[in-house]
Amino acid sequence: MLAISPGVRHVSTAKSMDAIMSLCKRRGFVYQASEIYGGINGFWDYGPLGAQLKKNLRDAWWQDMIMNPCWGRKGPNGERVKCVPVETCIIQHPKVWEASGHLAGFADPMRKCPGCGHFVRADQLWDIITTGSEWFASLIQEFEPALEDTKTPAIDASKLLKWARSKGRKQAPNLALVKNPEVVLSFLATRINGQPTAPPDVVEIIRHLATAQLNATGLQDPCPRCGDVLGTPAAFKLMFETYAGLTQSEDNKVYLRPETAQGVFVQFKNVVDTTRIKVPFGIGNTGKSFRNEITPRNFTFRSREFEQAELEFFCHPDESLEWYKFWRDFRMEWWKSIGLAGENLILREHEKDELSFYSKGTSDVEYRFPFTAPGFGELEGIAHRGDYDLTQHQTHSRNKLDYFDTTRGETLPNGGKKGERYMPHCIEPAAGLDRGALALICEAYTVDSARPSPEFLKLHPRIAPIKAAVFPLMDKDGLPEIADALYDKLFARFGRIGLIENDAKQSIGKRYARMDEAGCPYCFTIDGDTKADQTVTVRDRDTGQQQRMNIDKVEAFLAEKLGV
RNA sequence: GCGGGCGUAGCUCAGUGGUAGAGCGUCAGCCUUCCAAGCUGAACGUCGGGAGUUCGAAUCUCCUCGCCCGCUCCA
Repeated sequence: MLAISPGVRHVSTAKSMDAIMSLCKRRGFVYQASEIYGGINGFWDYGPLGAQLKKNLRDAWWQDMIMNPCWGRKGPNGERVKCVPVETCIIQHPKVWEASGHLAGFADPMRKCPGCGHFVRADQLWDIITTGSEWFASLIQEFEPALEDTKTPAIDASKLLKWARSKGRKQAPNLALVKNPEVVLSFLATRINGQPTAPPDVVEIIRHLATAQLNATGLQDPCPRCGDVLGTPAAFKLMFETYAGLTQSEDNKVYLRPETAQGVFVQFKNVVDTTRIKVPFGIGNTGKSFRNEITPRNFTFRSREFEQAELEFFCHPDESLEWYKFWRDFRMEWWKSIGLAGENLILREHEKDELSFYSKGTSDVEYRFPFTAPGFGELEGIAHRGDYDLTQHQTHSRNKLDYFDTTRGETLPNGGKKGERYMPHCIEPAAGLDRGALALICEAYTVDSARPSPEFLKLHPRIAPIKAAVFPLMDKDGLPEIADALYDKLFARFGRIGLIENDAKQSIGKRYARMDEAGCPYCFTIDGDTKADQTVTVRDRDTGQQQRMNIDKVEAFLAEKLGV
C-alpha cells in the first residue's frame, strides 16, 4: 500500500455507503445506539447535526402537510386541502392491534407464501385448505368418486390434467400441478401404483400436486390462495411486547405500536366530534414506531425503532380515487422540493396482485440508496385503504365510526341538504422520517476531488442543520467584533430554525471545509475591507464561488435563500 | 435464520506472540488578508466484550456482541 503523503486526503470518488456512514459519525449526524456497550442491533441515535436535520425534515412535513397542506393548493374538490394534527400514544389498547390485523396470526407460527405474500397459520393449514381454499374446492370435484372424509379418492389423471389447464390456471396459478402437470402427475402415479396397499389420503395427494421436484425437495405444502409452495413455519414476533402494570401477566400485556396510523383511526370520531372540521380532511400523526425486524440492516434504513410521519386523509368513497392520485403526486413533488430532485427518486405504482385486498391503489416513493442500487428502497407509501380501518375498529369496538355528511343528499325545501351517512374512505401517505433523513444525506453526499475539501453535503437549505456561518478572516484587527455583531443578528432571526456558526479559529479554508461536510449552505466572511466599505463575502457551498455584499443585506439574502 | 468478510484513537488504517503506532481530525499558542497551508505543543486507546492457552496475547483458541455483503425475511 502506498504511503499517504502528509496533507493529502485520499477520498474515493464513488458514493460509497462506508464513506457516508463515516461522515455521519465523524460530523455527529448518526451514532450507533449504546455504542460504548458494543451497540445494539437495529437501533441508531442521532448526534447534534443529525437531530437537527431530522427535526428540519419533520418540521417541513408538518408545515407542508398540516399547517399549510400542499402549499395552499386546492384539492380535487376545488377547495383548499384541510388537515389537523393529533399525537397519539405508542401504547394502545391491545384490541387496537387485533382490529388492525397486526396482532392476529403473529402469536403463532406462520408460513408465508412467496407467490402471493399470503400468511397462513401453520397449525391450521390443512383446515384452511380444505374449508377455505377456492382452488381446493374446485379441484376435488375432479376426484372420482366424490370425496368422503380423507379416504383415498380415485384419481383420474386426465381429469386433473384438464383441470390444471383450465380452472387451475385461474384459481391456483402457482400450483405445481398447474405449472408442470406432466411431471407432477407422473410422481403421483408412481406413488399410487407403488404401494397399492397403503393408498395416499387427500392431504398426501394434494401435497403431491404441490410438488414440482419430489426428489429434490420432498413433498411440499401449497398456499391456500395461489397454490405456491409455502415457506417454513416461523414465529413472527413483529411487535415489541411489554406489560402495563406491575405483574407480568397476560392480562397486562401491551404492545409498542408498529405504526402511528392506528392512533388516528381510533381517534377519528373524537376529532370529528370536537372540531368543526368536515370531510374531506386529513389527520396527521408523527412519532416513533417499533417493529421487531428479523434482519435490521443497511444503516438506519431498516431499524427496529423508527419515526413515521403519517397522514390519514378521509373523503367520500366516490372521490377517493381522485384524492389518492392527488396525494400520490403531491408527495412525490414534495420529496423533490427538499432535495431529492434527481433520477434517484421514483414513484412506483403497485401492481394489482401486489395490493392489499382492501386497497384500490398503492404507490411507493422510492429512492435509489447506495445499498439498494441499482434498485430502490421505500421512503413513503401512499395507499388507498378504502374504509377498511374505520370498519375494522367499528366492528371490534362496537362504536359507530361512520360520518354524517351534511353537504350531501337531496336538497330540502328550506334550502339545506338532507345529508348522507357513509363510512369515509382513507388515503394514507405514510412517510419514514429516518429513511427520509438517510436519503437526503445520501443524495447530498458529494465527492469532488478537485476541491480542497473533496467531500461535502449538498443539503437543501431548508433541511440543512447549520443554516449559515460567520467567519472573521483573521482572529484580530477588530474582525471578530464585526463577526459577533453579524452573528447576533442572524441568530436572532434564524436561530429558531437551525444552527448558526461563528468561528474565528484556524485557517479560513479549514473552516469552509468543516461547513462543507456539515452541509452548511452559506458562509459569510468578514475581512479587512469590511471595515472600510461594510461589505462581506458570501461563499456558496456547492460552487465555492464568492460574492461581496453589504453587511446589511446579509439577513435578507439568507432569508430569501432559506425560504423564510 | 444461513453463509462470507470485518472490528486497533473521533475518522481512515498499519501492527500476526515480546514497550500500542501513523496520517487526517480535535484542542492551545504562534503565524496567516479567502479554501483541510506552515511551525510548536497537547489531549484522546475497555486493541468490540468475556473466557482460555502462554512467562508474556491486539496477535493463538473458544464463546459472545456489533457492522458490512450475499441468500432469507421485511403482514
